Amino acid sequence: YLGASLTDIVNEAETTKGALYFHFASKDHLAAAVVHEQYAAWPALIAKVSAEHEGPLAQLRALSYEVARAFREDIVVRAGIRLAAERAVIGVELPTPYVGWIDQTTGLLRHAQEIGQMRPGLDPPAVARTLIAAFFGVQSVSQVLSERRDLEERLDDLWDLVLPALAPTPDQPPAAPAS
Amino acid sequence: YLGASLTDIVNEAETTKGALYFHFASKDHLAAAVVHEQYAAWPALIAKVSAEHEGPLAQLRALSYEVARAFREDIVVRAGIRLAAERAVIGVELPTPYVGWIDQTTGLLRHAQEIGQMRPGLDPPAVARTLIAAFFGVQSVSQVLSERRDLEERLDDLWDLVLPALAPTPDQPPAAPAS
Amino acid sequence: YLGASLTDIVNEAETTKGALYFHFASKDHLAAAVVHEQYAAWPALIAKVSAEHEGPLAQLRALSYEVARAFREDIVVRAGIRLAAERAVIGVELPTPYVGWIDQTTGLLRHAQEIGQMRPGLDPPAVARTLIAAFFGVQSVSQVLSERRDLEERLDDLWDLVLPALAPTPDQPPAAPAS
Amino acid sequence: YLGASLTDIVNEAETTKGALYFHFASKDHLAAAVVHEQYAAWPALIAKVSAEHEGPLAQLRALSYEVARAFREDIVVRAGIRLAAERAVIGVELPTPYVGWIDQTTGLLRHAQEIGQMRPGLDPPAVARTLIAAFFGVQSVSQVLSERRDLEERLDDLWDLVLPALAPTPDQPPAAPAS
DNA sequence: ACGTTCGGGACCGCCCGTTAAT
DNA sequence: ATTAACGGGCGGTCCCGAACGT
Repeated sequence: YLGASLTDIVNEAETTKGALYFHFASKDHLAAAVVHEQYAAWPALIAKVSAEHEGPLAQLRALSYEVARAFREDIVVRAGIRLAAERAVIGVELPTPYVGWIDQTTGLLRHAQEIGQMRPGLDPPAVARTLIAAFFGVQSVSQVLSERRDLEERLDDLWDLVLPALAPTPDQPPAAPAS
Repeated sequence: YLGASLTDIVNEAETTKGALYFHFASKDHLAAAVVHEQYAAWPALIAKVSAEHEGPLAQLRALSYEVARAFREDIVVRAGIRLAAERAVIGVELPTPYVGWIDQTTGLLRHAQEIGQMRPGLDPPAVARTLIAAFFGVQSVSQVLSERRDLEERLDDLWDLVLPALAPTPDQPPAAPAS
Repeated sequence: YLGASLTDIVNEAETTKGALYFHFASKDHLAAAVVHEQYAAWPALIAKVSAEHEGPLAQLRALSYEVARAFREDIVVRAGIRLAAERAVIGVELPTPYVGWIDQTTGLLRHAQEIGQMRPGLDPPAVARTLIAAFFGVQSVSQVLSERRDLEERLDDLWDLVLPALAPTPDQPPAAPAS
Repeated sequence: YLGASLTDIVNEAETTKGALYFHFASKDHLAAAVVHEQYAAWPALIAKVSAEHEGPLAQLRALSYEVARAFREDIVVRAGIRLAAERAVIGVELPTPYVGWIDQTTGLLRHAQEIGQMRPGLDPPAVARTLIAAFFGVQSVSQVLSERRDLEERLDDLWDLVLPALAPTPDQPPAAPAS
């Protein structure tokens, strides 16, 4: 946000400040519009993944790869991420990051627990927060170290580590307390 | 970096731009000095944790809480993180983030594997990358949602989820407590 | 003129720039239209005062109060005054201020002299110029110090000072020194 | 103020915006500095006139010509007048115009009344306000109609009209009412 | 005929990171 | 280490048309 001047933007977009000023009241509002457009794309992607995959954990996993692809390839999403990182200096209200994904994940985890795909001792909201945080961390590290080229492989690593921790062990009675 | 003008900085520091330019060649170099000062603090902290805790996994875990505290309370560290996030616009070489921590963690995990504290099937570098990514993700989410006030609790959640996944317990009751 | 942007104007007038530009060729022409509308109102006011008051000096005095009221209350007149003050930056011909009033006043003073209401030794054009200047000065000072609230009282002061100086005092030695 | 851009100003002054910004915090403050410099010049001029002329009325008259000369020739004074006219759009406190001159004139008129140079029936503050208003009106009209070239002659006209109105008539008892 | 939407650049006041002189 | 100055470029907004309905 701070690094991109309006002059840069209008040159890149091959338009003029007058035109931009007609559509957006300020640089802040332009940024907000980008962020909101990014958010608007997620429901469709979630629906698509729900339709194509069976079971909450499989959906969650598939969703992570879809989102990762968007992070790497969708220019609006990439812009939205960078703008969200500068929320503090953007003078308009922006949706709080993470919370939507945490809620979505919590729902899927609850469902998984109900149908016995997840250990009963785990707390869905806590696990959801951790998973979302881990996902964004993986994404961020991959971005810095390889411009997200290895993002899918790093997601493989993440799920390899985490999925066993979620699974109910067969020899364990499902009602066993967690701690 | 971009959001803090030199005028702001010298006002806050109660100096003058002339004085600042006497000590630092440019704004870039000032930023680099801050980042390097941050990095210089880690070896001492690592040594302290190594002395106080037995076993690689316990050290790793303790280290995460120490670093978390520094992230929240040490003003130089906090500045360093924010500056590192703007590496791209800072015109001097800055150390690559994450890799030092990944290497450090890889070493500890290898040691853990050697002494039988970690499942042999796991790949230490891959797990290290994932753990570091997860740690930074947790830190980042906590920063946005609670200004890092709940960082320790979120680390608890992380370790609760991950430690069982590392443990080598063929004969192990999965209900074993994480801490 | 310079302080009022077209955006302000069309917002206040609840119209659009396009509509404004349909009726006026430019901002200059809009300003000129306002100024001319102001000027158009004076003849009717002069006629009214002439009909209601007997004698040139009484008419002059009455006229000053009528004009003062318009200066304070008539929004077109107020706009016209302010625009006239920015004549230099308005790119179209605007009528020269003051001269109409000076001519009008000169005529009344000549009449007053003819019928013996004004001292023969006074020069009507010179007195007219001075009176008009004094009137505008009083108006201007009143505007700054009280937003024209005390304009009538300041006009009282003006006429109290000036009327005796115009009157032909038979019992007063004409040799009274001017300087 | 509004008509003169900072770019114009620095070009005319053959300096740069950086230099200007170093000395003045904003365009407002630059304008304020000009106005204050103008005000600072008056005491010396008043002292000079007081020294060179005997009697309050003579001093007042002489002062008017000195000020008139400054209005026409002193570039700081001319700028100050124009800036004072745009006080409303200048975002810093500016001294209220006129009041200093009204006070100064009131003092001189009181003195004149005490030594019998002015009719006792006149109210010094009221006359002072009227005189100052008339002076500024004369100045303003002269500015518009002749760029102040005829200002001295118009002041002659003003004093010719007004001085007789101030003078005590010899055949009139000093205690006679004013009207 | 009348009005709107959309766009065009120039340029505004401000302030940036930086250098020269002392 | 300070004061003074530099000049370019920032986000924003200006006045103004052209294209496009009603």
